Amino acid sequence: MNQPIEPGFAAAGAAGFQPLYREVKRLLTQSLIEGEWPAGAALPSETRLAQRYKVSIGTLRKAIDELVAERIVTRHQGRGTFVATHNANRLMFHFFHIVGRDGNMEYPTTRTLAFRRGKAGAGEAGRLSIAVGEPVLRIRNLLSLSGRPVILDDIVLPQALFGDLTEKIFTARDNTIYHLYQTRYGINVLRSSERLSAVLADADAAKLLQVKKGAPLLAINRTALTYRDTPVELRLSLVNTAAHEYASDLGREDRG
Amino acid sequence: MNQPIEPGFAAAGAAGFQPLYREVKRLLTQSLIEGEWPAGAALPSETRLAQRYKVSIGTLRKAIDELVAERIVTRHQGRGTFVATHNANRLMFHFFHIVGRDGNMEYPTTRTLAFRRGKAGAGEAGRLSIAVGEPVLRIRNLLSLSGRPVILDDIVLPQALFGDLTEKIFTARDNTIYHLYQTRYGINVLRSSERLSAVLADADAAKLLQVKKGAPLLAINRTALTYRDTPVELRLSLVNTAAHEYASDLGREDRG
DNA sequence: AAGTGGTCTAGACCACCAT
DNA sequence: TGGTGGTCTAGACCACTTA
Repeated sequence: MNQPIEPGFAAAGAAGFQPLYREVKRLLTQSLIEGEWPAGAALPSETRLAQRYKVSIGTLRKAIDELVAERIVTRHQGRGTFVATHNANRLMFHFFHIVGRDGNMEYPTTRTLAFRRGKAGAGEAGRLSIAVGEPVLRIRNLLSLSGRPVILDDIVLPQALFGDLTEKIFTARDNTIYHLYQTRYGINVLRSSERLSAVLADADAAKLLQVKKGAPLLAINRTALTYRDTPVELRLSLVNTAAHEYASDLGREDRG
Repeated sequence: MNQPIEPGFAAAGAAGFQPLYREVKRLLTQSLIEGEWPAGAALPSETRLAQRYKVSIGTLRKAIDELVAERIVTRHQGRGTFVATHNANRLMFHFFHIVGRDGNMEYPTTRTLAFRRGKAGAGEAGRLSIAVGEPVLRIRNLLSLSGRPVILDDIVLPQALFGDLTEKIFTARDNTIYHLYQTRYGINVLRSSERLSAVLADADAAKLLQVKKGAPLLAINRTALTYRDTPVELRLSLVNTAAHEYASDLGREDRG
């Protein structure tokens, strides 16, 4: 765990030259994956981490700078560096992209309509990097804003990653879905890749979203990813954009 | 131009504490706005810039780090630091978000259908930060992929920023639209803010995009921004997503 | 008061590029 | 060969938090 690192050629190989701070970042990421510091926990101080990896403070900080940029950890001056936790704020700024046409942001209420077990189809298996036919969980949620249904979510989870997850556990959560993944299953969703298109409401979606059949809906195809871009969740969202829109740049960090 | 800077309190004021590298970044941005280094030009070396602003190399580099992150300048080891230019690559990775459903990326061909002068409506004026009734240019483009029309763009430009722009100049460009803005009018589009929704094709759009009236289309409402988030262009894109999708994360920078 | 992260400095050495 | 950006170091000082 305290193996010395040499600058420059330390991680050289098939991947080519890697600067020392990247190697330090890799080791930090490895410890995060292994759960050495669970969600919300403080990392050792920068001084101690620099000693542990036998690098200077500046190099250690450059490694953490990148983890901060990827929102994997957060720094608090005077307090320390912490493993970022999933909560309502992180959801609203980095994963929930629906805003009112007036610009207002609102936290959605969720109702679970279905919770079923099934097997991965070809497309799902490919996107989840699992084998066709592997067991999956299928969850359907209806999300409301200001009391009105706006989004119909169909979630697909690889059963293998969510050992004991039941409908009861899922609906009994008192925080975001990603917070449940993080705290109960040690699965830390770090970012998502989304593909958007326009579709017409079928009878099913129309009824649930209270629109006419054939009404235009925004379809958001999301793959949620954890460390090293490993996929952990698929989600198809159908959004009634009559009074809401998808915002592409909510999580943008402001710089001077 | 070579005024000395004091650390810490240098830029303190209503905006509160500003670190020295932010003040240096502000001065660099000011020089970029004033055209001291035009598009594609090399900035002075880091050593010289550090002398000019009377800061250490490390502080100067931290300022440039942020400009690089915002894609305002690009660094090339051994060559220097350059003002980022608009070209096909930058368009494809940071502004054109439409990809094939098979994942393929393709550079679109553009046909200009209309080029008219008009006055800003209330909504446009607000989004462009100009007065209602101010003169604007309205440009309609049809974009094709693999020879088939896929996107209908309606662009609104504040006339004041694009002095001599005519349809002839616009259509005679041999590069991207943003490259034309940058090189001919000194307007450097740095990022865009987008709001997406689903709509039904009206007769007009249906004919141009070769879909049935009432077909679902993805509507992308974009505001293009330059330095200090000043709006310089509005663009409404109607996209036929039958064979294409909007990708939310094309320009993502990969980190180790 | 002690410990944390944030800023700033000065300098060394390296890889890369143009000539 | 000389100049450029990229990395790494060592240390000082500051602001902030907690106790």
